[in-house]
Amino acid sequence: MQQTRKAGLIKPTRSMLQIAFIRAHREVVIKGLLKRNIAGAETLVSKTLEADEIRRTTQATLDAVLAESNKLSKEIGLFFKAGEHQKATLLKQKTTQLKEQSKALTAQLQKNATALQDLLYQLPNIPNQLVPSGSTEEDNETVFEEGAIPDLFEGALPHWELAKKYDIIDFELGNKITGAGFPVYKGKGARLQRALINFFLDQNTAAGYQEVQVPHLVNEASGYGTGQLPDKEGQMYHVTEDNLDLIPTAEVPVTNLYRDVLLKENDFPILHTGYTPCFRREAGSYGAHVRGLNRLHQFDKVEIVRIEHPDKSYQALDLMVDHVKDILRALGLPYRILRLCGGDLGFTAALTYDFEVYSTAQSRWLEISSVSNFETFQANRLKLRFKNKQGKSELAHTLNGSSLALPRVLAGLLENCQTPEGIVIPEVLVPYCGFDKID
RNA sequence: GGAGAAAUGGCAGAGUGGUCGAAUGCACCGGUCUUGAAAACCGGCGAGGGUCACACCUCCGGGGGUUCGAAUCCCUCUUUCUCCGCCA
Repeated sequence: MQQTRKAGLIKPTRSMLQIAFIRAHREVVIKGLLKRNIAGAETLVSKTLEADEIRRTTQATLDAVLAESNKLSKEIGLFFKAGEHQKATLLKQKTTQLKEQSKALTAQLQKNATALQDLLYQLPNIPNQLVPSGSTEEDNETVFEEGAIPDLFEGALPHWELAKKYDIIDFELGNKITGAGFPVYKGKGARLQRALINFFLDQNTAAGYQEVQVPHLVNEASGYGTGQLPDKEGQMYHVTEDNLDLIPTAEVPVTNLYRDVLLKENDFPILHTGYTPCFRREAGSYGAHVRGLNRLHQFDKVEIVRIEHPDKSYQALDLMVDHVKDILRALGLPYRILRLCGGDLGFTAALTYDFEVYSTAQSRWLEISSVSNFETFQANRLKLRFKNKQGKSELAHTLNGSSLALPRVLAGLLENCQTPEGIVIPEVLVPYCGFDKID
């Protein structure tokens, strides 16, 4: 079995998916898109480069007109000062013409630039070389596995049955007040939920992540900054009255803290953790696998976010993976780590490790964390840069990971820790819960 | 929600129609001095596009307008502050 360590040795690609990068590395981009099984990758890149060419040509033409116009304006000023009004008036007529030209060109440039931007927004991140090729989750690579899968007693139940049996989660009540996918946690269920949030936050803080509390609604600029827009348009709950979206993950508000920011090199690394509820419409995903806590419209998650120097981002990714491992170890849950293949990799990520906990009663793996390096993909949209040693501004790297997503951890806990006498709370959580058993 | 004020480089803060992409201070980078550091002094230092490199173009909260010419005048939007109202 391969170790996840390997990522730290990878050389990151700089300036990913800025137009200049595509111009200089056309083939790399096409190859990357193909790894994601994107149909018509070559055409898409060609079209983008074409749009770029057109934009630059228009820009150059406009610049020349403006330069001429600026020159004349200066001369007019001088003539006026010298009292030579006739000469000035003569030149004025000339500038009128130029003005019309520049107006038309500006409009054209605007169109060209928008066309280019629309194309650029369609391009996902280029996968890191470690990303295995493949199209479905079957092709994900298992890189690590740890923890014994417990032998459950005869009559062990899936978590939704346990939730009912001990009256700790009420799905019907949630249906009544909101709808499917909005459970109500009760009694020890609510307390356990709160205990987990605090435990995760404490673990993250101890590892150096500064805690932040952020808004749960974000504006459009933030959605574009981290790449949820336009890619995940229909997946977020949209508040039309104020043109805001409910966050699908804390990644959005926390990373956007650094939108339009110019850092200094010694500001790195920046580490944040935050707890938020997450809202996802999950349009189109129904069926047997969404039962109970497996897939919800609202769920709680504690997130970790890092802003890193490009040279350090893959070491940072390793650190995040190790950190999540530690937490799962402390909880005593059996888990495995997958390296996502090209087809399963998110739009914005260059490399992603998914953590899955084994749900014994359901006999299946549940995704509970996703840790990714976005390299410069988000930074490019966020305009998150730093001044490098040469005094030039350069895009930073952003990373994030769940540490951890609550519902499936809870599902795993309930199922794996059940005994005929009740659910035994992992030792590390007892101080947070104030009880050691749910019965 | 009503009234008023404001928005300028990493930060602070000048600048009210032409030589302003923008004084000054701080921060930052380089140098002199010093055993080293601090202080002092000298020099450099906004961002983006474009170019082999220059040239050149754009940007003073966003958008639009007036003008030959706008950081500066007008309209509009957003945000912030102060006062009033409402309120967890």
